[in-house]
Amino acid sequence: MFTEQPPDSERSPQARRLAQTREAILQNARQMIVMQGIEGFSIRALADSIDYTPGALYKYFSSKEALVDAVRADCFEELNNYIAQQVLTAVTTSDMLLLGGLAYIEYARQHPQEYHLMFNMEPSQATSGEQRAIAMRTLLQIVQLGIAQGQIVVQGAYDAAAIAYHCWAIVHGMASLQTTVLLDERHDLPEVNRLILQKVIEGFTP
Amino acid sequence: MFTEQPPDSERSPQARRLAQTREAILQNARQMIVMQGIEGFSIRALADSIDYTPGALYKYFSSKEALVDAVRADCFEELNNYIAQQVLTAVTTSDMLLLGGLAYIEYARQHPQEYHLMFNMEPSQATSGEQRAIAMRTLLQIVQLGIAQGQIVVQGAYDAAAIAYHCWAIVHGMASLQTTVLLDERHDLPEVNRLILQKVIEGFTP
DNA sequence: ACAATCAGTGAACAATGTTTACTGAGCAAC
DNA sequence: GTTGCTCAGTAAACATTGTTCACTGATTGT
Repeated sequence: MFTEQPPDSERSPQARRLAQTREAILQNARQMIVMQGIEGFSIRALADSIDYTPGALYKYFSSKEALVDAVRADCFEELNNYIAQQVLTAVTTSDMLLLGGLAYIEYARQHPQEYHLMFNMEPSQATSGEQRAIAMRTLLQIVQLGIAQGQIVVQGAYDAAAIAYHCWAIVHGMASLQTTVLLDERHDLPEVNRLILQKVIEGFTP
Repeated sequence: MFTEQPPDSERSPQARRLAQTREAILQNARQMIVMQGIEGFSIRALADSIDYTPGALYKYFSSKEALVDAVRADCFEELNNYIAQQVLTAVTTSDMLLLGGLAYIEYARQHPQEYHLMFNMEPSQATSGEQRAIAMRTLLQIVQLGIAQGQIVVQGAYDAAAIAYHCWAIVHGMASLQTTVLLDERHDLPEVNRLILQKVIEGFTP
């Protein structure tokens, strides 16, 4: 699950070099994906941009998919950090959901290619499914906290899981539409997003 | 925009044969995409399955992308018909939105690969953007109709456009999560979907 | 100094999308 | 019925992809 590694200072110089070029490969890969999209991303072009031979990359990643997975994992970490950072500034659970959701949308707006990489790929791949499950669990915990504190009220089948699902769906939907359909149709999209998310949250707060 | 063609009976035999093989190509292409996903779809495999040479397909479609676009257009038409069929059974605008939304979700559930093809591809392509715009306009018209009839109430910035956007976002979000994340985690997803969509609709009905 | 490890090379391989010169069956015109 | 032409389909090539593998030479531990 986790690739446990000794801290940088405890590694031999060559191991550090290795890790460094691995990082450089990942960084350039991400940059290329951001610039020209995942669809046109090529191992050979990446090798060129790093001044390596295509085959050399296979000393670091077992396949193109493994490389892309690594980039994706980086993006997920970045997104999770960005959301967590916003959520931590909130005091009420409603604000956690609001700020977290808006952070999600804002990240998608600022990083459309990364968002595409994380959420719009072929159904059924192992790696990112796990990370999304983690995000879902965190979201669920916030909702359950809100319920425990009486800030969120459940009504029948509209329980904690349904509320969490509702929140994720609306946020994901707005983020997705934003990056695909309404690229820049209306200028006040952020305010509308906030308004809608607030309306959703009002639906389960007294 | 539209490729105007004479009805089948008015065409010469060879033209009919042409159109028929074109249709056969499209049909097989879609079947292959459904079975093995867009990512693994290959012109050569398609040619094999139809007992043609790869080059022959270029007499019918100028490129692989053009072929895929044609399949996508077929899917959009199918989806639009499916939704329209459901919407027509509704009397109130609320029910139009509810049934239309559920139809959208149900289509995504039954045709995950087609849905992926229509909505999860690289941002910015001409063809499907247009069709999505049409869908958005239809949705907007329903909302405006509801407002005119007093079945839907607007409050401030939560106007017709915002409501339509809200509906689309929640429906798209649920459909998308359904095909990627929650593949079959909970069995009562359809009921939860209906519940959530009803809650959203309640948010702008008196 | 020596041997060994191993990061990186270069060439090859298979599979992809696409182009192009060609061929031969079917159709219109005489 | 013969002729000639159009054009659907072919075969082979090309460029570009991901991936493999025998090799090599600098780095490294002994």
